[in-house]
Amino acid sequence: MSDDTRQRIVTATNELFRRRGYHGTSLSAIGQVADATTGSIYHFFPGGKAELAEAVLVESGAAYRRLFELMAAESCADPARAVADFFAGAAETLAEGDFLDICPIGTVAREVASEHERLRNAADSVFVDWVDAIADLIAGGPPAAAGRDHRPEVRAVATTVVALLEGSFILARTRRDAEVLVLAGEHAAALVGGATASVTRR
Amino acid sequence: MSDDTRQRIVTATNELFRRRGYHGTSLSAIGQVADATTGSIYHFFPGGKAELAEAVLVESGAAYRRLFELMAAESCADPARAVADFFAGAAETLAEGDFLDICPIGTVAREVASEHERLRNAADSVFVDWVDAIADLIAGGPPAAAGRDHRPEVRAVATTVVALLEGSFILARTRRDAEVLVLAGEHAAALVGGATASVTRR
DNA sequence: GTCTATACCCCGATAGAC
DNA sequence: GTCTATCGGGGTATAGAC
Repeated sequence: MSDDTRQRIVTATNELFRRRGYHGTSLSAIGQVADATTGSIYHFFPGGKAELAEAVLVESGAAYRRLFELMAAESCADPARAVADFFAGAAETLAEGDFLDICPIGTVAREVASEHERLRNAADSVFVDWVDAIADLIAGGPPAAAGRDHRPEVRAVATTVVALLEGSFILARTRRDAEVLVLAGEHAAALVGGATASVTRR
Repeated sequence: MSDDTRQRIVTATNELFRRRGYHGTSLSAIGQVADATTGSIYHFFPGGKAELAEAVLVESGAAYRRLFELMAAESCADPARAVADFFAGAAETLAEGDFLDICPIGTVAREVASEHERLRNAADSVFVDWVDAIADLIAGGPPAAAGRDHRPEVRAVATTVVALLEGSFILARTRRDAEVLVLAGEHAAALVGGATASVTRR
């Protein structure tokens, strides 16, 4: 199955990026983990490593958004709690994986933003997408008209939540202590709670 | 002057780490920027790249702490404002440098935490040091007895502030927009303000 | 689509003259 | 302390058979 191979390559790259980053991950390592040869990698990604990385950012970015929305749906009508739960879930995942795996988007973004414009753009789109998801959650749904934005304060809080998530990954892994992520989640929830109140009051 | 050469090497490495990270920075690039040869690098850092990186983390970590304390002293008696100012200052620096340079500690930590235990420890020490500085600021001074800690809530807020700073660097650079950093600074200030009030009230 | 082989380059690190 | 030369290895990418 050819599509299967492509998926294995993307998945393997995602895993390796999460613990070693862009420059720390070699195509040969990807081939080994994905059980694919150099030829196969270049068959699916003629643009080489950069094109493959772009696919990983786009696809895993979308997957994380779906995960977030799924969790948000469970803690219905309480955005602050949804955010805290998401951070706590991330903390659990991190600890389970022996603090090896964190978000591949943040890692790659930090490494290559000043090198590959296309990758920077891809990472930016993912972050914007996440901010949208959180802003929707805070505001109780997407903005009225397509193309319109939520209120600036709501977007600002949502952006801060994403930044805090990414930064907490760094500290939690460096300290090998997932509690950082849990506490940050509570602080993020407090910010979201404040913004939610201000939206309702409007 | 021999000490001079050592300093040039450390400074050059710091600069390169800030925009390209650990794996993206080669010793030859360091030699070029520092105007030093391979022999000189290995003379001062017999342990090679890893030992050099450790020195960079330790020395630049201390420099950033001094910078923070300097700024905090200016906005005396208002911790929340000091934090907001620090974020704003970082935003300015980032924009001035065409969004190329962010914190080397966070970047290196993210790349090598699961690879080099010594580097992970060095990065962790820097972050702990920063958390101490912020906690001191919030509590109005270092804890009474040496070896004692501030209240857990104070440390939690200080940790979140560091995480938010690191995460905001990622988003600001990826978006090429320093406003992210400014807004995050205001949210950080709000958290600090809350913690300060609770300390005073104690 | 998948394989092997290989071109070409740059990496980190070492050796030894000066 | 600083230099040049070089080793061994691994990096990305390509070529061409199957």
